[in-house]
Amino acid sequence: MTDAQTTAAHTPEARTLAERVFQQLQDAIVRGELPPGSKITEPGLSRTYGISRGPLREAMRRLEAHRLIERVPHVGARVVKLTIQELLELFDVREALESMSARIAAEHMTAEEIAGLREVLALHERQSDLSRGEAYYQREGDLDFHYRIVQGSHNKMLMGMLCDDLYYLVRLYRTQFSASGSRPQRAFVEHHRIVDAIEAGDAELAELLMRRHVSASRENVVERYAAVLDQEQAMTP
Amino acid sequence: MTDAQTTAAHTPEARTLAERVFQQLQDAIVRGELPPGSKITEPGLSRTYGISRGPLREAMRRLEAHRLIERVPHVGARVVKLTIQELLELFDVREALESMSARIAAEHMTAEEIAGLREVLALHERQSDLSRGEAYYQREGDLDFHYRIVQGSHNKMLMGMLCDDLYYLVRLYRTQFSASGSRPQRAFVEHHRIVDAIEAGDAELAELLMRRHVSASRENVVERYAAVLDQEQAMTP
DNA sequence: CATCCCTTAATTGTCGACAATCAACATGAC
DNA sequence: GTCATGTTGATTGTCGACAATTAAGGGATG
Repeated sequence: MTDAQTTAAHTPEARTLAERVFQQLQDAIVRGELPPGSKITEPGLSRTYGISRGPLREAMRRLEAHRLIERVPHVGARVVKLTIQELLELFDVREALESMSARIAAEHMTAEEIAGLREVLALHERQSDLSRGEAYYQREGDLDFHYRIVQGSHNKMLMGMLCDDLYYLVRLYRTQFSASGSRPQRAFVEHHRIVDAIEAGDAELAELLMRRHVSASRENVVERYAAVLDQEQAMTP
Repeated sequence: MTDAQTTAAHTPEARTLAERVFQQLQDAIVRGELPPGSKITEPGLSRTYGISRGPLREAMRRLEAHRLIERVPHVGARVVKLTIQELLELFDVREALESMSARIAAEHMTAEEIAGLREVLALHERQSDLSRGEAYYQREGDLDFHYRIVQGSHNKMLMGMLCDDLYYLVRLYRTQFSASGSRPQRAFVEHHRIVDAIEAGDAELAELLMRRHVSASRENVVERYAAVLDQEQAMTP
């Protein structure tokens, strides 16, 4: 219920069946209800959602465009299963696009938008005080933070690429690798410094800090993955 | 016929009707046969291409995902009409993604790929000698150059975004603004220096040079646009 | 004469059915 | 026993028809 409300509030336009089922499927995939690598069959979804195959194929085509499922002609579709390599590729793209976003945001962000950004940071601080170990909301808020900076760039193409495509993949990765929050404090001060640079109108600095921020997050993923790999090798030699 | 052969050679996979008509429509839009802003009606295309509306809708949905057409529910679809602002946004995204591509390419490109890149440059040099003023092939080759560098990054996500989406928009812009080649010599030496940096394995330099290269191209667009604007204002005061 | 409403035509959204293709299984030959 | 091959079942691709929504035009009214 809350999910439907959230998505509906997020995208008020659900005028067509294909649109609705697309959002439902997107949510189901990102939340892990449809496991990565599982096969998506049209008659099956047609029955479960109670709609015809026409709008469903349209929804699946959109999911494919957003890189959430992979289709093979005459064979079928599967939920995307991110490998560690593709995950690192995703971080490279994020580093490029988000550092550019930060740069433009430092030049074009309005005072109200900066105030809203500060509010988000304050909210994080309160939550981080309340639940020290529970970093889930922190991570959700992390996306909020990045989301707002991209919006601050006022570049619709950047917004489309990051908010409509990549951020869903990031969320999918977090459920897939069950990667709850790590390095929360460090990321937190990095966020603050980025906002400082944006508020000061220092485009170059904002770009550099955002680049480092995403890069550090990437390195953190590499370390965690290496640790998991070692552990698995130790258990089954 | 030759078109079908060309597209088939470029993408050997045209196994389904929707795939074929998608490529045909993509070509028609990029080449300007379907003018920007013109309305795309499903029954019309269904008649002209002699297929049903089912695969056609699928092809149109793919075109929408590639940002070549814009759809409004219950209203219809129109060929995208790039404004100068959206064009500049496109250049910002290119600057971010292609500089990242050059950086990764400098680290991961193989010797064969670098040799192929040098070959492309040599081909440009010959063509530039033959047809001094005719810069059309130069511009086509320009995309070839950038295309190969993205491939050299071996980052599938980057390749997908740049080669499958943005480069078609770039080609569309060139036909839409009838922007034949400009600043050919300067772009040429910039290409050479980028390859030098890649061959030397200097990732940072390759990134910087590519960033400047795209940025200079963007500034060139701004100047040309301002000139056109002045001319129009002078003619109809 | 301008404005509002209603009618109408066309287009889009949705549905069910048929044909083409593929994966799996069973069967048979070496 | 293993590999090749034919058959079967299901899924995907394609098609035509019906319902819902929209945009446009005409007519009545202030």
